Amino acid sequence: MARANIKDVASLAGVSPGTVSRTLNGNSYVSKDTRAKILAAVKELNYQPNAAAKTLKAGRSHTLALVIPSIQNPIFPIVTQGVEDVANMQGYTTILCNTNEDTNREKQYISNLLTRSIDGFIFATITEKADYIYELREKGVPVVLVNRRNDDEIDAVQIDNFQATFDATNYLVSTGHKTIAFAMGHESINVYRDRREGYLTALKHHGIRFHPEWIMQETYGPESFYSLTKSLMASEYRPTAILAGSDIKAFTIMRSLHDSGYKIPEDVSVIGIDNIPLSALMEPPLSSVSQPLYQMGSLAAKKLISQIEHKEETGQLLPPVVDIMTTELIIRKSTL
Amino acid sequence: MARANIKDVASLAGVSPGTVSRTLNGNSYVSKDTRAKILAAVKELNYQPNAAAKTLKAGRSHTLALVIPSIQNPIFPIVTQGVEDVANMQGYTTILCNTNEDTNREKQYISNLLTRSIDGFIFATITEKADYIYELREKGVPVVLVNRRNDDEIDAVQIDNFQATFDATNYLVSTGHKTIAFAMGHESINVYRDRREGYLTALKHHGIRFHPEWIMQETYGPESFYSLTKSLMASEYRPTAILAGSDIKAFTIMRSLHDSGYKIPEDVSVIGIDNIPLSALMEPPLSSVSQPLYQMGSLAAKKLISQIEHKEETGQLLPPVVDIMTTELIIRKSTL
DNA sequence: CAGCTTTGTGCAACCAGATGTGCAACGTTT
DNA sequence: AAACGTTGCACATCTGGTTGCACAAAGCTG
Repeated sequence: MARANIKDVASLAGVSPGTVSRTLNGNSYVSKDTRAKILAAVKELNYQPNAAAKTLKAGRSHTLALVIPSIQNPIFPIVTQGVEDVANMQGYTTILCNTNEDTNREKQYISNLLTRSIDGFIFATITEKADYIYELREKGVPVVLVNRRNDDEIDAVQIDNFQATFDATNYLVSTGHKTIAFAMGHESINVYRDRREGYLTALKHHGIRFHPEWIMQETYGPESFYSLTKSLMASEYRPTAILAGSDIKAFTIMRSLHDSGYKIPEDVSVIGIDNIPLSALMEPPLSSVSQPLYQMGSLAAKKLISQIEHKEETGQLLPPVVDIMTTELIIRKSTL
Repeated sequence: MARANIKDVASLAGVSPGTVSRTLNGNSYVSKDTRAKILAAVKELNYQPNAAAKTLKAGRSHTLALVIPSIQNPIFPIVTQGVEDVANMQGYTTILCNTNEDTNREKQYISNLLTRSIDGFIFATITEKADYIYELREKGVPVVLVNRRNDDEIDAVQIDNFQATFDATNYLVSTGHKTIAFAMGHESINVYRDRREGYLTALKHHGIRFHPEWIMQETYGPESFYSLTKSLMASEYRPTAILAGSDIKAFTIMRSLHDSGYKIPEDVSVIGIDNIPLSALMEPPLSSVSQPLYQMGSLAAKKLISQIEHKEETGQLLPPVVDIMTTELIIRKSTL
């Protein structure tokens, strides 16, 4: 049995399709009797309006796109959950787009999704300089960024990455460390540049002379820190503490330290950023700067939906607002 | 500027909309000249056909649904990646649905997605007894299951869960263990029942007398193994090895053992199932039975798409096939 | 009770494509 | 040159729902 359509409902209720539509969407006068007949017919036929037809007519799909670099990086499932929970509650469906940090793939997704009358985008990707995202916003498409610099021209939710590493470095210095290394992600990603800046500024603030060798620069992926850590520890710049640009980097660094026979935290303290759930399960449990990932996702979704609905009513976007969430230093057992 | 539609292209090229459609879909005669003019107009207007209109007319959306219990369980992002990669390559978009193991939410998703003319479903969820999934298949909707028992009535991709724990238990016995505990997930999930069966059968096979106390039964979530492990280790049934029903459970168990002062593997060996990437980073690196999660996702997507396209051509589904993938015992340092 | 507003419903146009039908122009055969 | 088949395109219809307009019936006011 094929799905019932609005005409089936109309003829069963003995009215016209237009009246059925008005009844279900409730924006016009319908008598109590007719309404009851129609609702009965809807129930009997288990009628549910065809989304494609609605989308075609309305030019919007009640669908959001969440664009992330990789679902396999454990921070994104948490953000995703935050987005989805809010979206579902408000009657929106979320399409998840994995770009694998590939700009072309990101562009393809955008173009494909526009084709689907998508209502708005959340970009949690991190590549720099994306003119096409600004163009989207300028074309009037609702857009929210997560953890991505944007010069206040686009709605965004982010943490103060500078403050996060500034705090972590301060903590390490306050517990007596004077040689502190930093595990840096790709230079092209502003999140990591800000985090490096916080680290450098905190060192300077304490009058600690910085050695460029203290910065371990990721090359082909988080695994690159395995050998970077080995070399650094074997060099004359061997630090007593390592600040990792993310928890995942910290995990690899810890693995490397264990394999080289160093004790954490006795020989080296390690601290991460993100505070993903697994960090508490590591041996030793990882100290970390917590990011409210779920809240960032849910706030991003709320902001996006309010843009969408404001645009629906007025045809205009609201002026962009950047929200900065606070981080918190969580001290476990990987730091001394 | 609003998006160009087929009429804009047609009038720019000086032909009718029908001819534009035929040119782009290529199933009828179009002269070389007209074709060239149309393609030029398409390019100039950056025309891309409206997906909603296509879906409405065709009754299908080139969209797949991937239904999973939780995106925060690290095995699912890997499966998801496998599904997405194949889907994208074949021109399909994937909608990810998180049920949080809630049957009602699963039903809601299904009903909502049918409304969107979804082409097919992949269920990687684990709840037992879902009549509505069988009904879907019977209604002619393409469905593929991942890791879910189904009596061969529906296409499926799974591993031999019995064999996985049978092998792991055998390995533990072969290295001298005689008291082996098992960390069991929810009784309602057939995956875990099969895993328990493999464990029990291997014990029997080696003539080891089983004590029911050896089974740690998850209550409110993976964290429940923290105290379960503590109690078990303090009891008279203290095992020399623990087989965890999943890597995540193993992580919590290791955390608990460390906190109680036990050495892994000297005091207790621990082995997991799944072999997620993080297992290699644990201290000690976790031995585990590997599941080809990415391949399971990609195979599921391939199977689903071939069902979809076969149905498109013939109006019928192909008879269901259940594929069993092989597991592999990966020995690292958490076992002695 | 005439004239007005309020309420209630149907009709038809519209969203953006896909596709069957029909007709015209052309080339080929007899 | 008439008869015929092929090619190329326009027109109209269809997908399923929304919505402006017309119109009618009812309720209200003067």
